[in-house]
Amino acid sequence: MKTVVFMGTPDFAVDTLQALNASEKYEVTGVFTQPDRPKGRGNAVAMSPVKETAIAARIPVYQPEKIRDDASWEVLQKLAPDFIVVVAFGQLIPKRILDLPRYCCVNVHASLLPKYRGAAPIQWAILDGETETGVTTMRMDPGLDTGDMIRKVTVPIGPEETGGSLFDTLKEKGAGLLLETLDAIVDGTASYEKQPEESPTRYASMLDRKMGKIDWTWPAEKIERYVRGLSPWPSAYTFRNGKTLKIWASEVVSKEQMDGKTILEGAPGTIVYTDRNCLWIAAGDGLLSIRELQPEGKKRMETDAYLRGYPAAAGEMLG
RNA sequence: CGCGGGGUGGAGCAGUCUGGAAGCUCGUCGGGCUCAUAACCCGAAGGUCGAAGGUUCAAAUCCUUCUCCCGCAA
Repeated sequence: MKTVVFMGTPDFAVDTLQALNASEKYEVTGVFTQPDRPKGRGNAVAMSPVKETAIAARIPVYQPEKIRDDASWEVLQKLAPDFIVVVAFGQLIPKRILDLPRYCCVNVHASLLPKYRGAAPIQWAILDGETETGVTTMRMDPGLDTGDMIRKVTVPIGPEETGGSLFDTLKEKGAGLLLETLDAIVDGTASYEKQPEESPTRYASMLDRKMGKIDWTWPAEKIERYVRGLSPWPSAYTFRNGKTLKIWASEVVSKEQMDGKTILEGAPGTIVYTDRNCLWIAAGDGLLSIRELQPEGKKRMETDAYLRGYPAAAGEMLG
């Protein structure tokens, strides 16, 4: 039985924590997660998904503001774990902690490193139009997602893939991959592959709400990727009559679909065609058909339902 | 007590301010027209207006309380 200290915060990390906890070979002796913060409507204080899981599994939870403080250091020394497993923890781990475990600190990262180092690798892979991505485990070093790679698993990105669906796939893959990785390290069969200095992609920065604002001058293909990649959060949106309108699903309009229809000429953002169940918007290049959307304060709905209560006419401009 | 929108036949909305017969656009079912139709015409079914209490001759509408959903901000 090897002891493991787990560090993680969001939903993505929960699967891995549970897999470790259910394992016969590893015992999770402590969990570090971000402090409880006011969240959501009413600003109720919410605990992280990892904390909830840890409590349910009766594992001691530590929530330091700064993992580099001395209190954390003392706790970790006392726990003296064989491994520290870090999954989307949200704080940088200082060198002295990296060197603390008997084996090493292992990180699960949701991309095919060295691509998409950073906070939001899953969504950026979709936004960039990648056809595949994956999960990589690595032996952590002081850099940001720059440690030596141990194992990888690749998954395809399908045409209907959303940030949410890919997130779910990768968190499951990550859990299995981590167990394999620890096993390999323990029995000495693990291989460590150095990462190149430079990532072939730009840094996968944290997502924020603002980046979901649709720029209609973008090509239709790019807007469609943003709609998918930013679903369910932060979501792509535009404005209609001064109110936000979230776009949940869209489709690039093909030549065949346009056959025989009268399409209005219009600047990007203009409704160029609509009938009882479709709504086509001019993009910088090409047209985008809205399939599912959500007016401010309402639930998300399909376009035909939307049009019954919110009539639209060609010529109107969104944004 | 962070700010705000909303819960009306199966769907999406109007009606609430200025109480007094439950409406619109669709869907469903039946019939018609048509070579044909997702088109058009005629007809029908389907709603305790989120819940409870109160005011009133009379409440979807006014007053309390509760509950569920959602947007923003964090």
